[in-house]
Amino acid sequence: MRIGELATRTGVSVRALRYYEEQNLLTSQRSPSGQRQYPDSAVDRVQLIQQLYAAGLPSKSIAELLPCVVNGEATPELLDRLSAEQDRIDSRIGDLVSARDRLGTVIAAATANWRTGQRCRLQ
Amino acid sequence: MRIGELATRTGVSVRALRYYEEQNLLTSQRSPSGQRQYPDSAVDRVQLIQQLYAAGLPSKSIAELLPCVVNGEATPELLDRLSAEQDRIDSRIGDLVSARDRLGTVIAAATANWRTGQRCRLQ
DNA sequence: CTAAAACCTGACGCTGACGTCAGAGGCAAG
DNA sequence: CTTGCCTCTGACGTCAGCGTCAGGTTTTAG
Repeated sequence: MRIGELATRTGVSVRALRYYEEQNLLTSQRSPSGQRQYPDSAVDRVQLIQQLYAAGLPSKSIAELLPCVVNGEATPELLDRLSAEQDRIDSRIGDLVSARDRLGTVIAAATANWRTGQRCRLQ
Repeated sequence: MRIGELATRTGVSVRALRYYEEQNLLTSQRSPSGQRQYPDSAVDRVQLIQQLYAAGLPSKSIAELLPCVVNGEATPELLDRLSAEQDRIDSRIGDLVSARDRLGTVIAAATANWRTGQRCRLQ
């Protein structure tokens, strides 16, 4: 498929796809006239890239880890990188959970105040 | 206390503190000569700001929500904003969990391959 | 009293993941 | 053939959360 179709099928902009190629996250065959050609598997690949971006990895890290993730070409070094990233993600999750809980406390207190007193003061 | 002490006590740079004030996240009294003066409570305030940043909220949202979080001045509108942010955080957590699990799968498979075969191929 | 350290206000720089525009070529339909 | 959409390669714009430098005042230590 061409780049436009890949874009609509993944929900990612054409610009972003070209950017991924520039960052060596995604490769393409070229037609004689120079247009990019993608196999169907590119859809999954793009979604994987999106998932790793969503996990907070910068494109450089993704570029380093993708060969392992996609092809299973793992060296002990790459495995260390992978679990280091996993730890980073875990601690990010911890941050998010505590932030969400804090908001939860605030919401509960403010809602209670709202129902009882109209005028709100925490504590 | 002055801005340098607040910076060291919170682990946040002086520049960042001034930026927070610029974004209306943090206020200060000024000494006659114009230097910023903070009460002890500013330490907690800054840590709260950091926590909300870590949760992925942009400063504009933080500025809107802080009056509610700090003073409990909640309108139904603000309460809606708060739970909307909570939902956003929850879905971010979901993204992170699935990304971490994906890495976990990769690590397990690659490790197994590494131990059994030296040459790695997933699936 | 003086030198160093801390503080002030601009204001420009930086990074990442794209958006956007320009100018030009490619391709299926009528 | 030409109209209209898709694609191409630069290359500059954007935005947030600061870093950093300049040039000047204030506070503190000796």
